[in-house]
Amino acid sequence: MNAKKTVERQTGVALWRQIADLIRLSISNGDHDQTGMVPPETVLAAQFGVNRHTVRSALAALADEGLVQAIQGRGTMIQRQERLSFPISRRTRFSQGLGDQARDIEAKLLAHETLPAVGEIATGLQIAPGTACVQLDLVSSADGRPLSCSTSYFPMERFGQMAEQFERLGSITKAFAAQGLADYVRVSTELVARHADADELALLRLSPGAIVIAATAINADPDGVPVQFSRTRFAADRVKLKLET
Amino acid sequence: MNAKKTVERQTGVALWRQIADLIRLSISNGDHDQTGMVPPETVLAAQFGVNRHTVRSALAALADEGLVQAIQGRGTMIQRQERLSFPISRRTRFSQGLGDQARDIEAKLLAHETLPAVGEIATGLQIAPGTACVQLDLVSSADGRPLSCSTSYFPMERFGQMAEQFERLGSITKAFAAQGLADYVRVSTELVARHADADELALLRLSPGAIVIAATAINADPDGVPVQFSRTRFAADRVKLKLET
DNA sequence: CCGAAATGTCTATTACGCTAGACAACTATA
DNA sequence: TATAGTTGTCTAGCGTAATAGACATTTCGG
Repeated sequence: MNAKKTVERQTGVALWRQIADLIRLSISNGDHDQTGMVPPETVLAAQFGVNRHTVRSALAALADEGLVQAIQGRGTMIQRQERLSFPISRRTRFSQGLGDQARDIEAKLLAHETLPAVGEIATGLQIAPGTACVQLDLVSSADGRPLSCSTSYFPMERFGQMAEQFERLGSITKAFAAQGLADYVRVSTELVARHADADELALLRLSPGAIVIAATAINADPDGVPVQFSRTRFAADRVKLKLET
Repeated sequence: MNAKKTVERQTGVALWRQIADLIRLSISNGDHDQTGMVPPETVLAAQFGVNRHTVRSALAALADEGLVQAIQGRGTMIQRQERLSFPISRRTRFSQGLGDQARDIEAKLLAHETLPAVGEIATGLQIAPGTACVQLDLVSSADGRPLSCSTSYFPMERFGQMAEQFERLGSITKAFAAQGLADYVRVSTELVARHADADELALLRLSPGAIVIAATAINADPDGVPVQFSRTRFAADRVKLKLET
């Protein structure tokens, strides 16, 4: 928890953005929970060794995100502080895991399509390249804030109604059940962290330069036959992944 | 694999850095494996919708990292492409998991200290706050490239010789064994992705703006008694975490 | 009610990021 | 050997980031 507060110049990342990222981090670390306020601009400027105007740019960006609110004469108050804990285990299910951490959790279907499986997707689903599969693009939100976006592939033959059932039931688990699959397990998950691309910035409503955790996962039925290949991108500053063993 | 190649302006992140990040990503995705070369500067400039000079800045940064090398008249060659797969499971061990992915894997002891456990550390190790514990700071490298840095805490009473044994044996697992603990398991892991701080930039030899995956983990003996609380920060562009269930 | 402390706003200056265009130097191929 | 394709280098100009300083405005405590 002793993240050193230093910024570096001439790195292609503007000082105000580095500072905004550090302040966002310290807020989510709970460093200012006692006061509920960010330190004064002059103090921050001294801490980071920059001009007060530069700190103001950083705070303006955070205010733009709705994370803080400045009040003249008083200071800069913290508006919101959250990082949902998202469990990943052999029995990972999206909505269930988040449980009571948020009041309103929803998954929205953005698009769906039928297409031939190629490359990694065919390999992951253990089907011949060219076999038809259904692609679903989803965005998941908690209390109105986007948490993750995902692209999933299902074998067409078994789960041709995936899009329709999801639209009707609002959950992958339920859509599987409606098509005769009562249970499934996570067999593989790979995680990579990187900067969000333009698509993800828009879908997850992130500020540019933000980080996503990309999870490539395979789910299989109880017999071990793959039923779903998915790539999920989490907004890194909104989630904490909890691995269960 | 269809990461859209678009960059955004006025975000506090210079275009050349955004482009460098995207090119680094496409290299690690294996997009240029056929040719072993990055597309020509003029092509990249057109793709990203920027001036050729801006692309040159991005390539210069990647050349600085040793990732690519430009040769006048020929093009820009890819020098190195790696993202080690690091398995995380109930039986996670550092050196073992990486196996034959790299020739030379080493963990170096930076510092050690005895101090009273507080807060999260005491909770994680299930010991009374104030109880003495040993802190070890390590950096792990594969083939000379830093992969991760970590800070671990061990209960002083059982593992007072941790630093000495690690120094002698070069491995946590062996140091445990030397102190009478033949086996241990991972009981909890939490992952968070964020920008690297100044310390991490230096230790992992990252370029500013780089991403780290921070893993907070607890290992326990076969009876379930916690033996190690650790925070490991991985250089995000050098590893892929593979969760085993 | 005054003054300290905090944010808000303005001007001016310097450094860097980005664009634009032109041409040199080098490599590979026909 | 000529030529197309690629990287290397230079100049010029413009907009933004960052610095510096001054002062206005608001809040809160003594």
